[in-house]
Amino acid sequence: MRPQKAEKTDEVQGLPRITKQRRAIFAALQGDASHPTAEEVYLRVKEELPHISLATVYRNLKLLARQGLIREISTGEGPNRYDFRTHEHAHFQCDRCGRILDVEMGLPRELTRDLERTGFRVRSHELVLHGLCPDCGAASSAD
Amino acid sequence: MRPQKAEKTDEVQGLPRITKQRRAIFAALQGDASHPTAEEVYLRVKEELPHISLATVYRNLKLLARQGLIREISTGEGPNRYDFRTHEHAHFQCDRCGRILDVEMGLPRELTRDLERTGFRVRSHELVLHGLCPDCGAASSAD
DNA sequence: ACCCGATTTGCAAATGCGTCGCAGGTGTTA
DNA sequence: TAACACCTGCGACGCATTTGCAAATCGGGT
Repeated sequence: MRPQKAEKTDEVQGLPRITKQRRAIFAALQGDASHPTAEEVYLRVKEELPHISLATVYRNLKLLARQGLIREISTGEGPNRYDFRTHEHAHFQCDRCGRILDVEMGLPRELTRDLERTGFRVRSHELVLHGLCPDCGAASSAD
Repeated sequence: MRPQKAEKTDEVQGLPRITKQRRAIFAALQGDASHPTAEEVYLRVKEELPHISLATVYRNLKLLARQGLIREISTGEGPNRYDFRTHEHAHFQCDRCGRILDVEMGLPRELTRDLERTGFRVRSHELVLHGLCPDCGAASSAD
């Protein structure tokens, strides 16, 4: 059986392969709650695969995100970040320390339902909150 | 009475002036619900001030946003966009036509209240929804 | 109206982040 | 193992935005 070919008129590329780079990048993300940037993932993976290219890291992070295996976060401030947790949740970026923290917060159904009633089709959403995280909020009070 | 000087240890710059460029940029945004990019604002303002620089447009859009006179939107896809409406509302970006539409949707109080109860201080949030807008949703059904 | 100093502008160069083209390497199926 | 599509590493490129700097401008005080 031949590998599945692109059949749609769309530019669908064939099935992704499991290369050692792709595996290493995915593995580097597992369990890492720090929401690393591509650059940070690159540095980490480099320890295992010293010859890996930054472009490869970018390509694979994008690909893994398209596959839904990881999540891509754009905060509108600095480079994109990546999250191994793919379930619905929001992100909180601290104004002071810049860290991004996961926030278990789903968008109320009724909000999107209202939208869909007016003809929209909601596929996904991205919610980023800004302010002070517990650590920095406390430090700031002390000032 | 002397003009107010920067007194804080922080790098606070003096009071913003009302230059014709700044006024024109702000004016260009008023009533424009299309969420233009800096480039688009630049082209529009250029008609009135042919010698204006793109850098000036960038600088002023950032400044106006810091002043809270306009809102900066980063969709994580392409350049930043600007919105003359500063009240709390979300944005919907259409997967097909790329347009950004305003969505009158506020984040439920209880969600942020829960967060603040765990030590966070929420200053603002940015909510971007993705999917198909009414126009494109209909077109897509026809395919 | 004129001064004066801080802010702003225009310009070009620089930066940051990410993508692309290509030649050679590698995973996967037959 | 052959074949071929997918992938990789590399450097060059692209877009969006920022920055350095000298000249222009704003706006309060005189």
